[in-house]
Amino acid sequence: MAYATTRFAENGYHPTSVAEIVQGLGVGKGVFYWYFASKEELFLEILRDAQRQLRRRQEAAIADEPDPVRRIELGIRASMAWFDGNRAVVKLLQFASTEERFAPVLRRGQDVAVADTARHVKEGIVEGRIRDLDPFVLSHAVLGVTGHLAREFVHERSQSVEDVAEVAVAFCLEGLLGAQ
Amino acid sequence: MAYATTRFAENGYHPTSVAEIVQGLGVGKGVFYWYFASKEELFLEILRDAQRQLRRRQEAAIADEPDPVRRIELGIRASMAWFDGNRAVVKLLQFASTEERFAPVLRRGQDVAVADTARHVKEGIVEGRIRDLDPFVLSHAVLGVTGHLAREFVHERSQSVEDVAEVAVAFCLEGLLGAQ
DNA sequence: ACCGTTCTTGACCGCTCGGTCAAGTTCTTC
DNA sequence: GAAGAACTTGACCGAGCGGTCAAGAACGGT
Repeated sequence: MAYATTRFAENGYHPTSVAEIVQGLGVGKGVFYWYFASKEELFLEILRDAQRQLRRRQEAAIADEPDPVRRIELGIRASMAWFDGNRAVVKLLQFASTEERFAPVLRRGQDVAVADTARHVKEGIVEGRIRDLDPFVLSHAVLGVTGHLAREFVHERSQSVEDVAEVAVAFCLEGLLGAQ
Repeated sequence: MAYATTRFAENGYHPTSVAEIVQGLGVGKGVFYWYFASKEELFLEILRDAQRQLRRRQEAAIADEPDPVRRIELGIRASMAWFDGNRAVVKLLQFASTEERFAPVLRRGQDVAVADTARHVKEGIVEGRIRDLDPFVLSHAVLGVTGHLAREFVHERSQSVEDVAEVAVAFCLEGLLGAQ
């Protein structure tokens, strides 16, 4: 499954054939169809696995931090770190969102992640520390920044995760203009 | 080309065959290969066209606004409006970034857009109105927010472009915490 | 009226794909 | 050590792909 993930990420899902995967693994085609119902099912499995991993990582990072704003920050940093260590999977997640067939699975996972962040945002609003805008839109904004910066600077330009995470946190919390 | 764009967006690039496109258009296959060298070339043409369109729209919106911060805001609103009117193309741009073959074309267009935004950000920093962080990272952050919110709320949830643009601008300029 | 260029057709080609399956091998259990 | 379950193989299949091309229609200049 790890090998298939890298092949899919390098070549694209459709251009990568089952034959190519099993050949690279040095096994017969039959063994593939013994463990997976189809090529599509394998891909869905990879997707679900990735979402579980990311979620666990985020939860572990946030642990029992009481400050909601700090929880958001820790979530951003944890996501960025996971994106850094799973470049191939990130590419697959991005591709999956462009195919009608895979979008539903993706959507479910994303909704969970957003709901988590939105909870912290709501708390922040109640405490009067976050401006009173739609928490779901704000959560998605945070998600958008984190994902895009990770892809652009950590993956494409190999910049340090910590540096990029630092700017991402600064941008999400205080925007371009800064707060003082 | 418009028809091919919607087919690619609905079905995905690879699953959509040339036969399907020409049949939907009610023409023979030969006429396709008279105007385009290959399926790939058609796709690249769509990509380049989209980037040109978006750029023109942004430039028109910014026109000769003197305030750099306001230029950024106008750029966000213009992008959001274009994303709203070109859902299919947006999906294609997103797909293209996951295929090694199309990434270079995309990259060039994005770099131009980012360089534009970065210019305004730099001006803002010089004027002391934008915090002193890497202008390129900040520009990408803005781009990430705008794209993600457009896809999520304008495309998927059919919310009003103006409302989403409003929050996007607020988030980009002042972040979650707000500045006062 | 004629001819060369431009444009259009769809049957056709070679190839590769996802998936099947009869056959064989290895592991587990008693 | 026999028997059956679990696993593995790769040749094979029908389907569909991107792309070609001989044939001809439409058009424009003279």
